[in-house]
Amino acid sequence: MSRKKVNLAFIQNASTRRATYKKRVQGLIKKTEELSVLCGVDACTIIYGPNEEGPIVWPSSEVEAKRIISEFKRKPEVYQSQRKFNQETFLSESIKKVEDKLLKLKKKNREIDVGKMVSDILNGKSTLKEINSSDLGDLLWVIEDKIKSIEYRIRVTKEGK
Amino acid sequence: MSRKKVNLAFIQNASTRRATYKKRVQGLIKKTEELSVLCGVDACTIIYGPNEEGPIVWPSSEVEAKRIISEFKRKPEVYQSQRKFNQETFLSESIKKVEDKLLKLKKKNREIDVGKMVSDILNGKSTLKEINSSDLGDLLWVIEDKIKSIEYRIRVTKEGK
DNA sequence: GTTACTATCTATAAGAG
DNA sequence: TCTCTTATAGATAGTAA
Repeated sequence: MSRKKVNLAFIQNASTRRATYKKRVQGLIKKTEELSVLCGVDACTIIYGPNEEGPIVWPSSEVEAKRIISEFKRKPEVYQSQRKFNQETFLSESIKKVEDKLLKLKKKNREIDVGKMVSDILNGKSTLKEINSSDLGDLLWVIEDKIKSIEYRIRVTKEGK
Repeated sequence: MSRKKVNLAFIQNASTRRATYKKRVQGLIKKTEELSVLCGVDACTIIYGPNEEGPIVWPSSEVEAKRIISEFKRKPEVYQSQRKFNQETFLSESIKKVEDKLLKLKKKNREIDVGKMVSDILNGKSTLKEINSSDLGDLLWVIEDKIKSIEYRIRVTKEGK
């Protein structure tokens, strides 16, 4: 026969569970994409499979990361105002001294200004909640971009000049 | 009549689009929860609505954040091995020097070892891909945890000692 | 385990109040 | 605009090869 009403509980049988998992992941990703396209909103779903390496993510990072990062670069004033606001923040003397030094070095690299925002957050100079044009998902992509920027900078610095 | 086949494209009519949005958000969240429960996997969907303050997120952060962070604290050895692996990485001389100093200061604060991992990532000593027990979603919570840790540390440092 | 099938359940587009 | 209804498109549980 075909289809019982689903009982919303963990599926005990392992192979049944795996089969259901595969089908539903497909469905969920499709639904996510549809909502995004039909309604013109950003949507993201992340699934941490039982024995897979990394999570399944929609949208796939490549294209979407570029879109969001370019958006950030288009409105630097949001970041600027955050920065100003956070100059009130204080750090312990010794840590502050070293971080200021690091800051100066980083300022030389104008091309990584987007990554700077993330750095501020992690140095406690800003918080997620204060960055209103950002959000959890955006932050994610920016982090990846920053990593690429830093890796690039390391490579360039090492190769000469 | 009822239901046409959906044309997968941005819905031009604003009110139709809104109606569809509301229905589909509900459906998508439900599907996410079902996948999670039925198959015992972690899943997350984030929707950035057209004119809403923050994104709609499943699962709601509070409980889930705590669960994941405590999980990280239960297995510090994963982070340790990552750290060892990444000692091969090099930075430009001037940046490295300053960062080493910063690192020493930070080592004093044993209680923020989880946040340290995130810091390493942003300093280019590690990448998202190398942290296999972590993943995009986990990283998110860790970042928030780190921010709290730093804020706490700043407060404590300032109050005395 | 992986298709492929299909009966049935579920989501939801459209219409009505 | 929201809510309710209903017909139908779409998702998928169970089964078979």
